[in-house]
Amino acid sequence: MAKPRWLDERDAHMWRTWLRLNQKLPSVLEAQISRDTGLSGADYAVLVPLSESPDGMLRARELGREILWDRSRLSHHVSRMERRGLVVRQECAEDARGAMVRMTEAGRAAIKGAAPGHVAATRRYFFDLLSDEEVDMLAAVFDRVLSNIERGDRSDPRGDRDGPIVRQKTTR
Amino acid sequence: MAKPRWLDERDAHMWRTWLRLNQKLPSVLEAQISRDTGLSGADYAVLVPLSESPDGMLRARELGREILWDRSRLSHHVSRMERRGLVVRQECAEDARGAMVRMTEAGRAAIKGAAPGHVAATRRYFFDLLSDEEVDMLAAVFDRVLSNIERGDRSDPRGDRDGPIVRQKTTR
DNA sequence: TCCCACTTGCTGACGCGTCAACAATAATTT
DNA sequence: AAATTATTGTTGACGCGTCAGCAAGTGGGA
Repeated sequence: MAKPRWLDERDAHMWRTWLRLNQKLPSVLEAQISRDTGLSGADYAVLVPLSESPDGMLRARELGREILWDRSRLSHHVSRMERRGLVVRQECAEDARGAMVRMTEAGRAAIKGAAPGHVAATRRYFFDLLSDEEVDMLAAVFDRVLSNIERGDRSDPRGDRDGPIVRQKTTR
Repeated sequence: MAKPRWLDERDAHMWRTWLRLNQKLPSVLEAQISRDTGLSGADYAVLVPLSESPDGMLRARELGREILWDRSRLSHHVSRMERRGLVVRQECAEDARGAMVRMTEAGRAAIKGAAPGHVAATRRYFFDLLSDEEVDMLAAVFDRVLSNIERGDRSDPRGDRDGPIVRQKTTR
């Protein structure tokens, strides 16, 4: 309330840099994956949790929670990936509503081929430029900011409930 | 080349947090703007540089460079905003190809109404959680990472040339 | 058992962002 | 000056993400 109306110069500069970085870094990394492997960033995001789980298989709900996608988005994207032979759907044993998403051999091969290059790019564009202390500090800061959002937050969580990014009804 | 194939646990944790944060923070902030003012994040992004420039007017090219949008996206979005009466197009004096984007009174009123709440949210979700030293350090790190991208980068710059995020030709 | 509320996943419609192609103009070369 | 090349902005098609609505299933309580 009593806070100054604007950010001071220092904060403002940092904020602008952060905004730019958040546009560019993901886009550079995604371009790299896509160029080298034909996977999109979204494909990659989906395949990672699958590749880390026992049978390359996860319940849709679980997978969605993992990558912070809502059910609808995941369903649409899985359909597309299914057409390309990267994953398959199969029914869930314990819960007849459920759907399991399983990665195919092709899917596993794709992520296996993509991961090393992606990790290397991550280093090249990020970790190689940071000292150990800086990494520690970023981790601390990000954890703090993120958990603050995830706690007090009744407004977008995306994780599970479909609580929804309000977007304007825009056009006439 | 000789680098380990994967990130160590510490780096990996930090990286995941960063990814989550980059999804959630923007979405929380955008939800706030939208809820309180009916502007989308994109609207806000467009209006900010306009509001900072002499006559609330900027050449399209300039504006696009500012917010890192390509010409097409900007053109489309300006059309939508024009329909809603937030901005108008007018022709450019010095360059007959050019188009000037000028914010209307309604546009100015909108951004004026939106800014304080947005700044407050920015504090609440970000700056209030950081010490001064942390802000300085983030600024240093982000500047370094960003300028590294913007230098060596012949792959997506987005800023001007339409060098483009390769995306997969996906479906069927 | 029968409700009733909740969860899970899918779908269609629609807005947004990207891409390729184009027209108009400007800048550069010859 | 004429020809060539580059830049600027717009457009239409199309893929992706969101939303609202639906069908099917689950679980708890009366």
